Amino acid sequence: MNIHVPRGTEDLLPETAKKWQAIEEQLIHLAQIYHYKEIRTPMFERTELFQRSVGDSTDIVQKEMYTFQDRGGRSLTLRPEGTASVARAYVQHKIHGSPEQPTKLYYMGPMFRYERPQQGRTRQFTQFGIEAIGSAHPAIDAEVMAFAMACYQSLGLKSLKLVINSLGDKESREAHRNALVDHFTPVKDELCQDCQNRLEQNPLRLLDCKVDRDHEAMKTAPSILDYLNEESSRYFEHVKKHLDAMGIDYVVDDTLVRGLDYYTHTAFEIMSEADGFGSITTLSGGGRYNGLIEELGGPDISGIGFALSIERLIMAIEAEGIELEYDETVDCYVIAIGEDAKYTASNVVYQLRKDGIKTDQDYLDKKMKGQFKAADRIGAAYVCIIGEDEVNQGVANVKNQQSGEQKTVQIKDISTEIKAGF
RNA sequence: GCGGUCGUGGCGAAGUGGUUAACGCACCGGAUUGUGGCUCCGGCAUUCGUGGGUUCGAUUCCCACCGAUCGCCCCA
Repeated sequence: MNIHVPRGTEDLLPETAKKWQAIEEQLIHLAQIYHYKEIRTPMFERTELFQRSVGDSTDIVQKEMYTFQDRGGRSLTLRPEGTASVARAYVQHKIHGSPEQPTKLYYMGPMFRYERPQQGRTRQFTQFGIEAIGSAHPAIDAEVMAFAMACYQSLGLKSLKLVINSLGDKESREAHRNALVDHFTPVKDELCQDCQNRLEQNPLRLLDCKVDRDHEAMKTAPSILDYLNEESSRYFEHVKKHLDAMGIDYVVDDTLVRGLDYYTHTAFEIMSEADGFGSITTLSGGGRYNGLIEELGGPDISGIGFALSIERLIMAIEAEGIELEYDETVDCYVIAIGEDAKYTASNVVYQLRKDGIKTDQDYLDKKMKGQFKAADRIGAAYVCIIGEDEVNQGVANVKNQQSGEQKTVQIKDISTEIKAGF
């Protein structure tokens, strides 16, 4: 039996990979414009890193992690998300001591979650994200959201929705949590099993429930926004004012609850409103994590970040019918007729490439017609024909495929002629 | 983890309990001995996801497994 890719993973064949290249290039370019620098961390970490940062009660930790023991008996986990690793690296290398603050980082790479695959959800997926660590200024919250939106807009996407919420600080969250428990406990028996568990473990997640969304208690549930203390409330207001100042549209959704425990204050998601999406419309998400660095043994330093899925970004691009531009043309295809010419062709191909000209030739012993077809297929701008006569005279026929014009030139001059163009 | 649908050449897609599994695209060869894109002619699945069962006989019926896909859950 043939071996296939593992469930939930995929090969990116050249036709698809070129899209990725174009997108990656654009995202990195954007990161430079916003002045974020790249960080690369390992693809697996000590398991407790995720338990402590992402949170034990989350779905990710409870049922989605790729955890294994290495030969030394250590428990390791393929990273399910990027923030924990970046925060760990920040603490480990004491980056808070760097004079350049806040620390603005971006990363890109595969993440792993053991889930049932469906459209827009695979077990290995790719995130591009940024983290701004060391500032608790609302302007940087707005910057991160502006950046997130720019990732899509710069690629031409339009059907986007930025949804924001505030989860408040620890005190506000605690107050809201108590209010939720008080609110839902009287009707506990009417809720779905998941929600009954959530009431115990993480009442905030009740608001996310799709099953009980029509329940009366859900509609009258206390909003986090009513429980923000003065400082949290003011912070949220300032974040919104910065967004307004940049002219960025957003909607406040007080039921937006993110799936990771470390979020405080600002939380946001970007959704696609394009047709052609299934049940999954979330393109990216992020938020502030003011206790995370300290939780991982660092100083009390706050941070904010976001991550997008490149797979979903591509879905959105396709849903909106956007054509990306690629440069995959070949400048010259060298055609050789006869065995002697083949040697000359090898030499010519090698020289052209040395001169920076994108060049290829036939390796299937095709006849001339077949070689011309191959040149057409790859869209070669020029074709260089070498036969017995040319070999004897030290020349080659260079032909412009578009115009049909053809010149006989000295072999050493081929590069110059092609670069000059005719 | 649960439920629905699906699985035929490189791709798309017919089809049937029985000696040679349509067709289209792509590809290869020729017509056209050193100049392509058009046209015409020809070639191209010891085999119908994998394994097992029913049967004289299965790609077609049954079961299991694998995979895909959509939805639930949840998220990027």
